[in-house]
Order: sequence, then C-alpha cells, then structure tokens
Amino acid sequence: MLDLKFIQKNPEKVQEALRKRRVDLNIQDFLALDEKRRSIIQEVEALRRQLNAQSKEVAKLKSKGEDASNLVDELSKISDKIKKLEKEKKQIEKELFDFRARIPNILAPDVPEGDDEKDNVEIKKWGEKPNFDFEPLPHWDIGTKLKGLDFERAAKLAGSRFALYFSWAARLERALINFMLDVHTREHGYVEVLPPFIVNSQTMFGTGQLPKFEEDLFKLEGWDYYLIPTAEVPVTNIHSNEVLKEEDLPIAYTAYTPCFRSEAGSYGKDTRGLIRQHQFNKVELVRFAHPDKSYDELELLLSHAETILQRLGLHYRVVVLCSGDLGFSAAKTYDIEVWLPGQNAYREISSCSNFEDFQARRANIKFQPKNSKKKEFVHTLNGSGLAVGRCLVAILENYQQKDGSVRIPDALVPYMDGVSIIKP
RNA sequence: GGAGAGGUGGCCGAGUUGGUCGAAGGCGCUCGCCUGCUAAGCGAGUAUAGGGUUAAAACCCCUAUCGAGGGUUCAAAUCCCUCCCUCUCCGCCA
Repeated sequence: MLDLKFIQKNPEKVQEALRKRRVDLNIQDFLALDEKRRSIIQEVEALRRQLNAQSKEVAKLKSKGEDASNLVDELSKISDKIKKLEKEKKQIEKELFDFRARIPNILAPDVPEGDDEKDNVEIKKWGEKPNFDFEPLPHWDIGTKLKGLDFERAAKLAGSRFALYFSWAARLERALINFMLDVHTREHGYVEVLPPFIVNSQTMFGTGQLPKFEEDLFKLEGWDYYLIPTAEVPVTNIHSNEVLKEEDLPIAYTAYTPCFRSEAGSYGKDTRGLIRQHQFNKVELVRFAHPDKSYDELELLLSHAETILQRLGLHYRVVVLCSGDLGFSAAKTYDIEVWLPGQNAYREISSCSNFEDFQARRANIKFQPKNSKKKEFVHTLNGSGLAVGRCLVAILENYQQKDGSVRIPDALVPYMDGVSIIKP
C-alpha cells in the first residue's frame, strides 16, 4: 500500500511506476475521488462542530429544567444531514481504499524497465554447468526410476500437481530442510520460527496477497482461512500492529513451511515433475530492516540464499527482475536461478525482495526512532532460502550418474545418515 | 460443543440512572527545576488517524477513535444488535 500523501504529492511518479509495470490504472481518477472526499470531510466536520457545541447547550438547558425542544428539533436536522454525508463519505472512502489496495509498489530506481521475464537482467553467475558424457535425464525420470518419487499415485490421492515421496527422496527433502535451517540459524543469525500454515484474510492483506490475488490461494470453505502460499505471509505479519524498537532492527527470521498455491492460469506449464506443485516445501528468510539500510540488507539476504546453493555445489545465476516481471508488493527483486541440466534451463529457486514500507504500511509495522518522536514504518524483506523441492530437483539433475545413480552433495551426507549415493 | 467472566490510553486501573469523558488516579517514559551524589521531591509534557493552516514542517485549530461493525438519541465508553478476541469451569481430543 502506498502512502496516501505520497500519491497526492507525487501522482506523476505513481503513474510512471504503473506504466513501467504495464499496469493499466489511471491515478487521475483516484485524485478526483480524493478531492471529493476532502470536500465532504470539510462539510461534515463543520456541521459536527456546530452539533457538538449546541448539544452542550441542550444539556445546560435541561439541567436547569428549561425547555429545549426548539433546539433539539434544529439539531435533529443537522444530525440527519451529517448522517447522509457520512454515508456518502464512507462509500467514497471504500472506493479509494479499494483503488489504493490495488496499486502496486513503486520501483527502486535501478530496476530495469521491461515487459516480462525475457527482459530480466543477469548480474552474476556462480559455478559451472556440469559436463555429462551421456544425455542427462529430467528429475522426474531419475526420481521415479530410483523409486523415490511417485507422481501417478499422488494423482490418485489428490490430482495433478502433487507428489508422493518415498524412502531416500522423503529423507532428502527433510535433509535439505534441516540443512538450510541449520545454516541460517547457526551462521547467518536468523531466529527459527514455526508459524501457522493457515492464516486469516487480514494477514493475507498485510503482505499483499489480498485483495488482488485471491484466485492464487486455497481458501477453506466456510472459514475466513487461507492456506499460506509462502512463509512470508505468517512470518512478516508476526509484528503486524506493533511498534518495534530501533535497536532491535534488523530482526531476522527463518521458517520452514509447506506452501500451497492454486497455480490458476498456469495450465500446461511445467506439467511434469516437481517444478510447479500445489504443495511444496520452502525455507524462507524474512527481515525487518531500518529504512536506511534495507538495500544493504537485500544484498545480505541474497548472499544468505546463495550460500545454500554454493554449499551444495549447484551452478546458478542471479537476475534482477525487470519492471514488468516484478511482483505486486516488491520494490526490487533478485531471482536466483539454478541450472537444471535435465531441462537444459535455468529455473528460479529463490526470489529475494525488498518491499520497502509497502507491506509494513498494510500490516502496520512501525519502529520508534531514537532521535524523533514520529514512529516510522520499517522496511520488510524476504527471500527463499531455498525452495526445497526445486533444490531436490537440482540435486537429482546435476548429480546424476551414467548408471542412473545420484550422488549426494557432501554437505548433505551427514543429514542423510552418511549415505553418499542413491543407487538403483 | 456447554456454562460463565471480561475486552478503556505504553502498562495498571476508575468510569454503566447517557450530557461538563479523549477519558480520574497510579506506574512508566521525556524535558525542566531542586538536591553534594546514581534516591526522594517539585513542575510540565507524554496516543493514532484524518481535515484545515504552511512553500514544507513544527506549532496551532477542528473532527474521529474507550475490541470491530451497525443501531437508538439533539447527545453513547456508558443503552440495543451482530461479530471478533481473551480468561475460568465442564465435555471432547493429538
């Protein structure tokens, strides 16, 4: 959510951001409505002032035992008028709020302009693509041949876009979760959190999933409950409606959760394998930062996510999302894309974003600066550290051997009870 | 699921025959004074949002906010309705 005053004072900046994001919204419509709102407020408040003052007169007259019926009649008319105007005002405010809730965040100045993911800009690469003296297989072939992944039975249980893990695969998924959490808590200073996997609509609003993206979520029928699409949602909202201490910043949380996404509108995309599932596991990193430091913290966050891939010896690149590909709430986002030889492509495995005060304003998360009376909104950041299922995919595809076996990266061997290779 | 109690400012806590309550009192905090010592005392201040004023801000003025929303009334923290949350007891359950 953008600050109302910011929109009023910088309509051209907001319009420019909308244009760069390829979003068709006209800020002039918003401003006209806001103008109307202010004129009604002025009228209402003048009337109310009169009403308040004269109501006291009534009280005085009555306490003296005098008749006040004339005055009461007159005030009754004013009161009616106020009620009518209040109704109108409420309607306009609702429209303004709905409008504002659908305006995406403004962009960081260094976000490249572009239409979609084709215009994202690669900023670095780490490691090398592995060489194979055979044709590398996609992970769904590797995983099913090794009897670790079973998509057919998963479909029987729940439908498409679900997976069933057995034996070494289930263990590997769990190993990855523990490995990631250990690195982030022991080495990167994050506090581990285990949040609810179901949240209410207020919480979904706080991080920007609602009202605009309801169709991406799973909602529980008959309840104001949604399955979380990412740990970002419950973890960022931990401090909603709170005032944090400046000296406590930055606050850093890491959380493992399953993530649930409807994947509406992705029909036909990534239909095979683990890449795009209705349910997947993710270890998330969330930071609450001082506004002056949030972009430094974004670099830090990115490096924390990268560490995991480096320890696993997986080749990746980092891209900056262009304006047209940037998420609704984010001001700037880095995607980490891991190399998948089985698909001969880089695929997103982490997305690290600075939301500046956009989520903080929605969720009302402030801090009290030491040298100012005025409370300010914190900046929120988050990033995957990492998507666990896709990480398992990357291991299978990058560490596959000619004989169909898969090596386990050294860093994970202790988490696999010493198993260093998965054999047919 | 059944029965009961309750939600007031940073915290504690008054206030329910509607009016002088944005709200007593206490604590905490901030600033100043005083004090030969990290105390006590004295004084002042101490919410958020919106509107107006301003080049902008501070100040100032106004309006709203006593869990949320709606209603009654000239007027509601106080009355009525709906919802949410917390606590206690019983039941059930991992």
